[in-house]
Amino acid sequence: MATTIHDVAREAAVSIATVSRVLAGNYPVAEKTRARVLAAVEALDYAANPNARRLRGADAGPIAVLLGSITGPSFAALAQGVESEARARGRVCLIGATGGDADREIELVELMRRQHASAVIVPGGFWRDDAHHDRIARLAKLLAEDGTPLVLCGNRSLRVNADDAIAIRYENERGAARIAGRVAAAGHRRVLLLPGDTRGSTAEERLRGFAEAFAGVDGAELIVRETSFDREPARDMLHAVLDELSQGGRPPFSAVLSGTDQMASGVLAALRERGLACPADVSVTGYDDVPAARDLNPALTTVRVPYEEMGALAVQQALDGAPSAPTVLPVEVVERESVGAASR
Amino acid sequence: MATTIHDVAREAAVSIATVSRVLAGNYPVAEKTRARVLAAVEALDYAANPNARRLRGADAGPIAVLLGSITGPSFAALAQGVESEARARGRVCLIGATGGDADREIELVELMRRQHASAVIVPGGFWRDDAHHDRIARLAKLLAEDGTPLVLCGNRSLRVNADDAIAIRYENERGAARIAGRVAAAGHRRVLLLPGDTRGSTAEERLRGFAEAFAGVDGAELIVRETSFDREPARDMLHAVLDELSQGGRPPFSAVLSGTDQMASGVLAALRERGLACPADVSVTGYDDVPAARDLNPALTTVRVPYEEMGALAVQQALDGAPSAPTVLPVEVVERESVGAASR
DNA sequence: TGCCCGGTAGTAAACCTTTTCTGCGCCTAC
DNA sequence: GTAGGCGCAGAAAAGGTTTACTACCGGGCA
Repeated sequence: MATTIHDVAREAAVSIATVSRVLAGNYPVAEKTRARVLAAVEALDYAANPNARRLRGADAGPIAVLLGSITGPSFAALAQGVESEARARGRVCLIGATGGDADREIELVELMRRQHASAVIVPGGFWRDDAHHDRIARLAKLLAEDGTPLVLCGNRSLRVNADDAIAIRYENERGAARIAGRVAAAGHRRVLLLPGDTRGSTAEERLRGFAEAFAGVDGAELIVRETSFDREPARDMLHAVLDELSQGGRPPFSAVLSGTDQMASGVLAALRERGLACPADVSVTGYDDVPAARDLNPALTTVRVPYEEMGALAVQQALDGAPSAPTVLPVEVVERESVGAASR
Repeated sequence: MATTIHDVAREAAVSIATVSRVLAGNYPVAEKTRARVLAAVEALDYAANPNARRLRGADAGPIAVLLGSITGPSFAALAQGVESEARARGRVCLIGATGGDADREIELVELMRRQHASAVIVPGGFWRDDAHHDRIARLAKLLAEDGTPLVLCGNRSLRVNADDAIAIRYENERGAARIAGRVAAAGHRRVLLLPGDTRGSTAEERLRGFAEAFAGVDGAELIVRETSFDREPARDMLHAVLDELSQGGRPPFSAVLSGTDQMASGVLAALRERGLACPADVSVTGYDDVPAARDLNPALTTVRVPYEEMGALAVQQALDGAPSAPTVLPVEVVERESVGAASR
């Protein structure tokens, strides 16, 4: 059904080699012949079969990004960065979604390997699960053997052999420490820490950063609760903590530090549902600085992670080579309106 | 470098045909041989080259989605639907981003054609630009000739031959009319319409719906301004209208109907910057019901478009066949807090 | 006049699979 | 004892491209 190079060759009354050469433009072809071939291509709407082309080893494989979820705003930003950088280089970008499932992630890496991707980019922290980690490390090795760069964005790289993968990180713990520092400086002592899912390194490090900032402060009382990274679980957890620990109707904390902007929006929602004002009654912070953070009520104080830059950098390093020391991107707290002074 | 089926065959001391058959499992192979082959595959980490496989016509091409922008929350939801449905069917899903550029969109459809995608899904309205439309129609025909289903989500299908593409729509105009109707019912007469970019059918239809709802109401004064679909342009436009048309410091409208939730958040921001309260001073509506709409300040009254369902449906119809009449999905207004009664 | 060379075009191999067809050995049934 | 059948494995073709090699043609030069 599909027209092949043979059809074009017949139409133009030349050999298939000539057609290929006209299209590639890397070999002298007489002007008259070239014109004839081009006309035939046009007439037949010929498009070269990329499978055959790649089989022959001619052109480059796609750049793959593996996302937990397409709708997750932070990783979407990263994918955006990958996409635009890939496009700038004339490469195709393949996006796959794992649905947050570790096994599915492995499966997709396998798939990309089979697709002969010219780079595989996977964002996110690593999971504490050893079995999972071993498989990732093994896949990293396989990819390395195929000569396919694997770039790990986030902080999972810590446990993969440096020769097998390119690491790009951001100052995850430091960002957490910085924003927690602001909250401490605002006078807050009783604070609820909602780092997210600490089975993963992302939340674990953020928690560490939070705790670290409060380590030196007198009278700090930290409550730590674990949830997933999503809005609803955070909202539910806030209600639960309020139910459980409130004394005389007063919340047991004056600030809540969330591991994610989405969690923060859940926290804000719960606060509203309880009639608690932010930041007057309780201050709230997020992490990531997704676009929606700015429009929250009140506008969210959070830490900006340069996801899009990270994505672009990932493809640059994958294609052009990476420095021997892992790159670590700076992080920045953006102050908006959700943090106020602790009431006495 | 990469291991081929020949390597496995050698390792297992069988022919390549046998290896292929063991892997495919569609032909009797002696248990002993099978075990030997499997061991060899394991030992060599063999993964079949998908190009060679597809060249032979063996397995199915990816399902492609073309997005304006990965970070656009509504289309991301659609992509999510496509992805999960594709996954449920064991298919790979390819996501490409056009960056909103019409030419780039054409280019990507071409690319997908070359990739022998087993379906191409493109969301969004059509553009008034005839040249662009002609090319889309032509590509639809090409894809149809290749036997690749093209599914158009949104309302662009209106101008493409029904045999060449599958159309999935939603009640775009009706949703706009419904939400505008609520605003009218709340007593608003002087309203600002910000439909988005009306060079495209999406905004055009929404505008029509808005206008229609006010067609019968006495004393309606509609101001229509055109912007892109993004937050900032909407915010800027609101400031501009306020600057231009305010009388005695009072805004020239008591409600603004936006073509998009993102635009609505820009509107809300501008209102805040002007010290105007929503909904007390001016009511605001959005369109799409993206996840962030709920967390806006105030929570946004908007119309829910079933994007995710639409994505899933798109792959179902592409793969299983579509009904002769285009499917049109229902739309629903979700009332939250951004619409109040008009002040007298 | 004969040779060589530059400019083009064609031939065929190679890329890696899947699958059809062929073939081999052995068992069964007559 | 032999023919036919069955269970399994191998040989080879096909699929569409790119490219190294070969070949042809005409002109310039010896």
